[in-house]
Amino acid sequence: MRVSREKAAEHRERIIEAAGALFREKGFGGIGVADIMKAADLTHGGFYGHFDSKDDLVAQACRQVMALAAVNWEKTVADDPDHPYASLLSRYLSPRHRDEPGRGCVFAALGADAARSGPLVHDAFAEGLEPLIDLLAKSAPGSTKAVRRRKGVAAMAGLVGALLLARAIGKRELSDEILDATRRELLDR
Amino acid sequence: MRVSREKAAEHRERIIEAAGALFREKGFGGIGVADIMKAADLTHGGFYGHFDSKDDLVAQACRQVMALAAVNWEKTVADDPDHPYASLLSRYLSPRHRDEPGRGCVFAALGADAARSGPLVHDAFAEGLEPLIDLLAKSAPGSTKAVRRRKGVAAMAGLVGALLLARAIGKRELSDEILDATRRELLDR
DNA sequence: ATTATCTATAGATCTATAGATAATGC
DNA sequence: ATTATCTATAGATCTATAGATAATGC
Repeated sequence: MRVSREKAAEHRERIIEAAGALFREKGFGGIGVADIMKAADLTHGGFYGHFDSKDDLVAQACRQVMALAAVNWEKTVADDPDHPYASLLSRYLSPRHRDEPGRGCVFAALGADAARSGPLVHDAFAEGLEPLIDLLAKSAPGSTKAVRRRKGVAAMAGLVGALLLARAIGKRELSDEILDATRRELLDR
Repeated sequence: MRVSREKAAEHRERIIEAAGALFREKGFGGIGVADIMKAADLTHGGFYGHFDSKDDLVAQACRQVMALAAVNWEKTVADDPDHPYASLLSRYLSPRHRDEPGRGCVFAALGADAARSGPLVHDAFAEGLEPLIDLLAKSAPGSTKAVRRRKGVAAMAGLVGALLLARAIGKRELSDEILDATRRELLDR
């Protein structure tokens, strides 16, 4: 039953990967350790060889998802050097992003769960948020750095709020309107 | 042990009241029926005489909280007829609102939980969201109705996202900055 | 010999229900 | 007689651990 150290490390990654998606889909409390392990093709009991507790996994899975988000946002900026801000907004506020929470923004999916968590998760979210705001601020229009910073922070809030609301009300006309109106308002500034 | 019909109706209100606060503080799954009943000074078993299920209470408690929110927003507008938009933004984006989720906006506190719920909750959230957007749209600056509508929708997203992020990262400088930057950006448009 | 994983389970908690109790309201 | 509430509990689920198993790595 024992596997090599290399395989064990790979298993650990698989657990974090599965947790990253399942937490975003169902919330921290909406999915159990047993189901996460099943999604990673392992048995329940093996979990505690990899992590101290479920909370330990929560923090690590969130950190991993946020690090990947920063890389993807940077790619989006690099792929469209003439309109990086518009690209970031359009990508984030797409119906596809709304409809795939398990692969999407961790702040919209788990921000409220994080608010109810301890300082370990607060720290992870704060450290994961900064680079995204920085990228928005760098690509936002504005004459001074302070103005761009303010626009970047407010844009991040607008993005997360629009996605959250669009998801909370289910599939209906207003959901698309929220995405479109927010994108246009953030661009038109 | 039995009480009058009047008292029973009052008990029902007390349950909804307690649930409205506890759900916002701890999430739909973070608080149990027994604890809600204890907060309402009743015993666990009596719950199912008042509600079909926990989900039934979830939908009803959210509807009640949202109806009260619409009334409060209207009061805010009526209390400051010269700057209703600024008043709505300042009130929502205050540190006090951030620090009291159990008495605050249900969309920021439970939007993600709602997204993971069924159509009953989706409908409640959609119906509760419309009047708030309408109030923002009515008080937002803008030359045409369509522009004000767009501003109202985007402002709602900005408000909810800012509060969510400010809470998710815990007490730190960035939390206040998110509230301030979002307020200033929404006003300066 | 060490250790990654598995099986099995303890202990806590949660929703929902069954049956008893006692005050209301016809 | 009806019914709002209470006590008690069934049945499911969840986190975490104990002990067994078997392959790795010294």
